[in-house]
Amino acid sequence: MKIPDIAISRMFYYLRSLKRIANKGITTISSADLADDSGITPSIVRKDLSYFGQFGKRGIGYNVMELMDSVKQILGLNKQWNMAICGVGNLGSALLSYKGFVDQGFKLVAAFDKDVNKVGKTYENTRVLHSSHILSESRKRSVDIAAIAVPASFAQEVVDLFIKARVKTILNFAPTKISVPKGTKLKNVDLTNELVGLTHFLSKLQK
Amino acid sequence: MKIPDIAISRMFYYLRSLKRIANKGITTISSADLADDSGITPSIVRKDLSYFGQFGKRGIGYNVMELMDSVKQILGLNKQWNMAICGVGNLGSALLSYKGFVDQGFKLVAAFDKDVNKVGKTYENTRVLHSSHILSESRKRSVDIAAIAVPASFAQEVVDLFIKARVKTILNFAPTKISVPKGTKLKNVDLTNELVGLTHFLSKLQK
DNA sequence: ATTAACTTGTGAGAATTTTCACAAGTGAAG
DNA sequence: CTTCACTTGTGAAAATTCTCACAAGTTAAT
Repeated sequence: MKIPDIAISRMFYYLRSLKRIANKGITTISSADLADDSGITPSIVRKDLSYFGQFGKRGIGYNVMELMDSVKQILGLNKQWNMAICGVGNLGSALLSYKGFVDQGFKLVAAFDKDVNKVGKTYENTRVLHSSHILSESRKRSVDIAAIAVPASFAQEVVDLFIKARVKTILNFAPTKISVPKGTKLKNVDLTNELVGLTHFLSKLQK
Repeated sequence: MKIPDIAISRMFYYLRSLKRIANKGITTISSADLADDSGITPSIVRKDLSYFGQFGKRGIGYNVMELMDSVKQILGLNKQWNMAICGVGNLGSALLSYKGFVDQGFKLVAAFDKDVNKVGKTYENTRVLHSSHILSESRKRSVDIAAIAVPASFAQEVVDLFIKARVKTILNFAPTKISVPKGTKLKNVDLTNELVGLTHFLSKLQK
C-alpha cells in the first residue's frame, strides 16, 4: 500500500501538537482532540495513523508519549541527520542560525560558498568552505541532507556535486527547476511560491 | 466551478518557466514544452490553464508574452502589494533582505519588533518600529500581507493585531497553529515541515 | 485544394484522497 | 453483570484531482 506524501507531511503537525499536549501534562488524547489542536479532521488523523500501524486503544484514545515516539520514528526524527548548507548569502546565513533545525535533531556539519570572501568565516561553529570541496567534504562528513541556498543559475551544478558525493536528499531554496536522478529525493522550497496563494486571494478580494 | 489551490500554486511554476522562455527569445510555446520546462505534465498544464480561460491557439500553442501577462494577472502579480514583517530576528532579517519579494513586486512598507534594541534599526530602507504600532501603522501604510517571523508563543497575538488592522492575508513562519477569522487567508510556512519528507525518505533508505 | 503534422480544450474515465458510518473494544458506574 | 458513554480502525461512498483520448482548429507543404 502506498502512503500519500501529504499524510507524511501531516504527521509533522501531529508531532507538534503532541509536544504541546505533552507539555501540558496530558497523557492520553483522542483523535478528535488531536485533530482539533492540529487543525485537521479526526477522520484524517485516524486514517493517516492507520497507514503506519495501530497506535490507539478503542474507547480510550492514544497515549501521548507513545504516539509521539512512534511519529518521531515514522518521520525519521528519532535520529540525528547531518546537514550541509551551500550558499551563505542572506537566506543561507539565516538557515545556519535557524534554531528549528537543531531543535528537530539536525546537525549542521558543513557550509560551502563560492565566494572567497565568505570562505573561512564561521557561523554557528561551522567554518565556511569553498564550493570546490563539496564532493570530498560531504563524503568525509557523511552529509545526509544538502540545503541549496545559492543563486538559481548555480543551483544545478551544486546539486550535481552533492549527488556525486552520494547525498540522497536535497532541500532546494533556489527558485529554479532542479533535476536529480532516481533514488534521490528533492524538496523545493520557494518563498515567493507561498505568497502567490495570498496574492491570488487578494486579487479576488478586490474585485 | 471551484479552482483547486494546487492549480493556483502550479501557475507560479508556469510563470517562472515562461520568464525563462521569454528570455531565450522564444515567442510561442506548446503545453508539452511548458510542461517539460516546469516539471509538470502537459495534461495538467492545459487543465490548469483551462480553469482560467482559453489562452492558446490549436495547432500553435501559447503566445509566451500574452500567457505570461495572463498568469501574472491570475496570480495577482500584476500589482504591487504592500508587505509588513513582524519579527526582525534571524529569519525576519533574512526575509527583509530577500530579493525574491522585490522581484515579484512586493513592497516592504513596515517592519515591527518587540525588542527595543531592534527598534530604530534600518533594514532595506525600512526602520523597525515597536510592535505596539502594528495596529495604527498597518492601517496608515495599507499593509496587504503580514509576514510573521516572531517566536511561536507571540505569533497569535501579533496576528490578532494585524487582523484588527484589517490585514487580510497572513504569511506565518512561526511553527505554531494560528487561528484567523473567516475572510482572512493564512499561509503557513514551516521549514522543518519541509524537511520531514526528506527524513522519512532517509529512514526508509536505511532499512 | 488536399494532406500531413501540429496543438488546444475538454469530456469521460481512472486514480487518489477525504469523508462517512459503524462494528468492535474499553472502562466506569450502578 | 449490564448498561452507557466513549473511542479506534477501517471498509465503502463521496469528492477531488489527474490522466487519457480525441474532436476541432491551425499552418505549411505540395
